[in-house]
Amino acid sequence: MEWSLRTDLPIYSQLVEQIRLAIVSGKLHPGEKIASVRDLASEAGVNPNTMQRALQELEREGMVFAQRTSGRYVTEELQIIEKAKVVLAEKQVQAFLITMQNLGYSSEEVINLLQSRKETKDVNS
Amino acid sequence: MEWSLRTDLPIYSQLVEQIRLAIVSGKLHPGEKIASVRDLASEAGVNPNTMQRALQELEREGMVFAQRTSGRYVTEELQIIEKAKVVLAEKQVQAFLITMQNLGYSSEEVINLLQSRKETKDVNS
Amino acid sequence: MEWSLRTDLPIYSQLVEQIRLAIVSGKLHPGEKIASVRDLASEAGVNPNTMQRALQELEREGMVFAQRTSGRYVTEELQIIEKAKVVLAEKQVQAFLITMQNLGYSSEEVINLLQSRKETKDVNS
Amino acid sequence: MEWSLRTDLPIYSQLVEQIRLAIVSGKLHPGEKIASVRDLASEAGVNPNTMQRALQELEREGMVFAQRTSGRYVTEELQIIEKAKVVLAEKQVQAFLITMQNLGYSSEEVINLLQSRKETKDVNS
DNA sequence: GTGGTCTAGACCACA
DNA sequence: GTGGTCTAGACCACA
Repeated sequence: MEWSLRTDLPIYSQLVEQIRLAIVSGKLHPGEKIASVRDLASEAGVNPNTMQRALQELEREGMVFAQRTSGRYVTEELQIIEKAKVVLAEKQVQAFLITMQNLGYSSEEVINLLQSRKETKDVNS
Repeated sequence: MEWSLRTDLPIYSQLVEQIRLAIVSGKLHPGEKIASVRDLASEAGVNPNTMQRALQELEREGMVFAQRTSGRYVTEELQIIEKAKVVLAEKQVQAFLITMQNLGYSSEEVINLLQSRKETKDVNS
Repeated sequence: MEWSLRTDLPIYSQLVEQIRLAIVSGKLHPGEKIASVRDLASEAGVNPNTMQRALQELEREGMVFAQRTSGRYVTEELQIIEKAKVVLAEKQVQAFLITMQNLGYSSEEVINLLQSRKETKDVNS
Repeated sequence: MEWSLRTDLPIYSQLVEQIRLAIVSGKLHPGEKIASVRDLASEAGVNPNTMQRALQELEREGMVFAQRTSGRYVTEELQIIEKAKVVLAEKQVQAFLITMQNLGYSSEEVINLLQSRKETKDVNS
């Protein structure tokens, strides 16, 4: 996995977000084994405790589950993943619209922009 | 200004990006004086050399200009700011669509999502 | 508060249990301010991080809430406390019956025991 | 044997209590040989002197007896065990009722709770 | 002072 | 080796 950490949010919550994204976008598959806490932590360049906290939060959400000695796995309950996907998409839309409004674009202008962009692409393809 | 630095991109280019966004979104006004390199650097928690480099890049773009003795100022040429805004918006749209596609949403679905969201909001307001 | 820690369960979960009991049994009142993490930790003889973890769990349950700089408080939502009370009572009953069964008493015998005990007391009072 | 020690009571008396419980609940059988003081102490994570003191107390009660060279054994006098069982059960009931009263349940409510619980179980089985 | 976050490092049970 | 727990100690923002 590739990790990107920012300075303005708690690390553990960014880890949660990124692992969740990996699951929701299918980079980690349902039932797939996840690397060990220690490995993930060294990969992301954070303390194992911080990674542990992120994974426990994901467990609480039902996105992953731990098996005592063998490691952690992505959930196999697809409806949990699907629901997380919808929530995440909603958040992305929200954040995008706020950014665009800061740039001076109304919702309507944003939609027009996407629409015209799509049409250009449709014609070209 | 609030700064948010990520681990996966060169710092100086992120500084450029964020100052540009501040100008384009109107948080820094045309003709407004910009804080000193030293102050900006300490605020952002980066090396003054890195901040210096970012400001020089912005000067090259015409977004800011330096006056020998009194410091740096946001450009007063509105068409430069306007053009940067369009470029930035385009980048945001691009990034947003890629993220949404990773979540499994086609351009059309994204547009529909925005559309229905807007309508809900219109009705409520 | 008086703390009693056992060797056979994680400390943090015992802390959760004991604070919950204090709230549910009315030793800590709705809306009452709770001692600081550091004070509670030193009182209980545990590391502040362990106490912090317990309090965050209680926050997640809605039993307490934190106010950024002023401290933590017992929830004022009585129905949360009431519900926790029912759950706790149920657990106590469960544990009690198991203990008694280990001593060879059936549910019926336990009830008879309590019944006759109550009658004796009623007569004496 | 599994040991659980608390911080708020003398260790030796907790050891007495737990060994007595093991005998009374049949986990240790009449006439059965008991592990050595040294082994029991290391298992429970206590000082051998403390375990020794616990076993001497149990000897005084007649729950166990020592044979010069071969070690200690659980008593074979069943009436001693039976009597200890009654005393222990009485203590459990007492403690349970106090806990429940702290939760706001009267003796009568407790009995009703157990009664309804039993009926539910009877119906389901 | 307060809650919150993070790191470093240790120890544990489980299989 | 794996997840889980705990401690010691540091630093941060907030007011």
